[in-house]
Amino acid sequence: MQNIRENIEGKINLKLTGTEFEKLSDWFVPIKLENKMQFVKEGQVSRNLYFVDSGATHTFIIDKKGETHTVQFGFEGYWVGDMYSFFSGNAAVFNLETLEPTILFAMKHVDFEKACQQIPKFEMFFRILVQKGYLSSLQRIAKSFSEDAEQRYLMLIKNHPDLPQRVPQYLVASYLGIKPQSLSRIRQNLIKKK
Amino acid sequence: MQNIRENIEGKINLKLTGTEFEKLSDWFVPIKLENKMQFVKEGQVSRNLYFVDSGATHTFIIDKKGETHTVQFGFEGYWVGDMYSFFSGNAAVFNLETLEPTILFAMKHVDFEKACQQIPKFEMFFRILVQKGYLSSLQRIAKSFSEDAEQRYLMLIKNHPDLPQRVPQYLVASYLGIKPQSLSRIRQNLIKKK
DNA sequence: ATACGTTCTTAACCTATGTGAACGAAAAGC
DNA sequence: GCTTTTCGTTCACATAGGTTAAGAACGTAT
Repeated sequence: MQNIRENIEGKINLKLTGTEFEKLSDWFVPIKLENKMQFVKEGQVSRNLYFVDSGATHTFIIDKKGETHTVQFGFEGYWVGDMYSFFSGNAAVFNLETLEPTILFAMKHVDFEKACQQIPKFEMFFRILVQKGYLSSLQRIAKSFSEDAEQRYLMLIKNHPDLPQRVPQYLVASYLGIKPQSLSRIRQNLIKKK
Repeated sequence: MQNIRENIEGKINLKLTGTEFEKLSDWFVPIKLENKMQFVKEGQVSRNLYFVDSGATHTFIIDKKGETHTVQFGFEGYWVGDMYSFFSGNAAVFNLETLEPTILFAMKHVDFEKACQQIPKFEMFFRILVQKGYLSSLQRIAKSFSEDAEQRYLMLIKNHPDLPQRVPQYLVASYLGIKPQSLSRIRQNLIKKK
């Protein structure tokens, strides 16, 4: 829970009082998951919000051809889940799965509503979180059109140097929007260039 | 202003009271713009939120090679602006420009804060708006990886049948992430297929 | 140790889109 | 009206990434 506290305080640049933190603690339930456990399924309602305390997750869709496309990875300190299902109560659009043994903290939507009402700082925090996520996804669209896969790969490992060690290469490829073979070729080219 | 009222009420499935609507009216300022007027510039702060009352806009970035990439179009009933700059007060990341003579309603950030505090329905409305935008941008990323430009084009004009009449083709191409020549070729192929 | 499945690599070939250039048509300016 | 840009089309060629297939490397279970 300490990680959540620091995460929230860091984003809003304000400290939570002891009372506020105690309340929040009641609404977060720890969940321990093994590797490769799916905890949100497309088509099923998931009214939970998750905080990744340790481990790693990915959010993905499966297209008509049966191919997986990674929408985002989630590591320690990330907030993940299917926001659409969480807020609307409709079926989820995305799948979420662990990539390592992972500890999550889950918050139910009803408790989220309480948290927003009783702790304005939490609502503020969450608004900022969604806005940042929105912005970064818009920028990702723009980048995916103006940069080739090699540049996107270099940028990705620059921002997440530990990613290649933690995530299988075919998932990195699915995040970049290319096939595993192509990523392998790109990596080969990069070695030759040096 | 009637358009704004209907837009808000439609999204939250609740009616605004007369008092609520009067307050909101005070915070929205109409702006009349000619064609090709830029009203948000990358690098400059823009603490405004805009409602497109009539006309059309596009949100775009210009990459290192000097090429334009359309992030979204905005028609009647759309809410546009650089959300990042609006909320954070930092420099805008995007550019916004009219594609037709356009009437906007602008709301300043300070008034937005008042509106959220005084009219909970407005805050609710806006939260839903941002969440839906976020979701659809995530789905757009996934689609851009699983579908080719022809399919994306067909889907786009299916959702916006009037788009080809209102928007120059090179901007449609910049939205699809391809060059104008490629869109021209794709359109030619579609005609031949029939 | 062996066998099996999974991931990664390599290579030959294919396809969608990019590039550059030329041309005509439409729009904008004078 | 004419001239000048801007926009859309077409073509020949270039290239990034997809496809298919084979094998190597690695981990895990037996």
